[in-house]
Amino acid sequence: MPDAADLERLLRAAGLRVTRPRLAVLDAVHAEPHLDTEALIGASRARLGAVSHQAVYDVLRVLTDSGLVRRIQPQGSLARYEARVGDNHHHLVCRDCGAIVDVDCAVGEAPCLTPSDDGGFAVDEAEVVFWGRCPSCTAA
Amino acid sequence: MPDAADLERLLRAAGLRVTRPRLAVLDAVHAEPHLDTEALIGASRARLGAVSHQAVYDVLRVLTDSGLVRRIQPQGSLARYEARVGDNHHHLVCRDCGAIVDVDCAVGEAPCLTPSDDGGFAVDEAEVVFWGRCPSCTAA
DNA sequence: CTCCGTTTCTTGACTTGTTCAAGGGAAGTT
DNA sequence: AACTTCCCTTGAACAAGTCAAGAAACGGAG
Repeated sequence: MPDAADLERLLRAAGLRVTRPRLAVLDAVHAEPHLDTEALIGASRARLGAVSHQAVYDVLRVLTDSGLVRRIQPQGSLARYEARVGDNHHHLVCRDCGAIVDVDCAVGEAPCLTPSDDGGFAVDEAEVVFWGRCPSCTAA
Repeated sequence: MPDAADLERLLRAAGLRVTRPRLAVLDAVHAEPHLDTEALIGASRARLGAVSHQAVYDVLRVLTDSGLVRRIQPQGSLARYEARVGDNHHHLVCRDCGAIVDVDCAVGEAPCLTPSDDGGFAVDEAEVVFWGRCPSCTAA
């Protein structure tokens, strides 16, 4: 769990200005992965007192573009964000409750998998989503 | 390429009523894979003369639920539909132009891949999206 | 073949997540 | 400390998809 100084360093290293909304959003994404935008707006407000939703949207875009956070969006789910970035891990998604859990990639580096026939594409990433039912939904 | 009678058979086999909108949408999905909803509305109207967008949305939901078509939705793309179903193939997606191409699954049956640690999930499918650049975007 | 009940389609309004735009305010540079 | 640039606020707009009520069509029964 990085502290405020770490987060500030991350932003500067990415060539971004350090602002309170950016620190708050980045902190929230580190604190709890796989939150959707609305939850992140809430989490940012808990940290700052007030932020516009537009600011959070802007910050998330900037952070995503500069590679500080990763956006994921399984089918049927809203956009979600996580701070684990650059390790090409994958996700388990529950068909019932939508819960998302990280899975380490067996290989580690992207693309961890190569298509049987790449159709001439220059492939740089293999995104894998494992669909199933989480333990508590299986029980119910 | 199935003809009208084949499509009708598919619908009946799935326990669905045979209606003109359903035949038109199903035909369009077979004719050209990976179309989005708006394109399918257009393709259906080309076949029927007139259909409401709502009817197409309803038909797509019913066809998807009954397994006659598969819905895919890579990040940054609208919902798209394809008739290749039940063979657990995967997709190549171009980061620039959004082109989608099928890739056969090396294994064939779902889930073709199993997570390193399933976290207690009952996994039934591994969805794989290969991201990269298509030949013409690579050239440009 | 016709009638009837149920499903499906039409019409039109609405929701939701996200984006656009204009102006005031803060970050960081000199 | 002043200035320039970028960021945040406010409020409106947008687009894909959904909801709801009534009309039409499917297909089973007589």
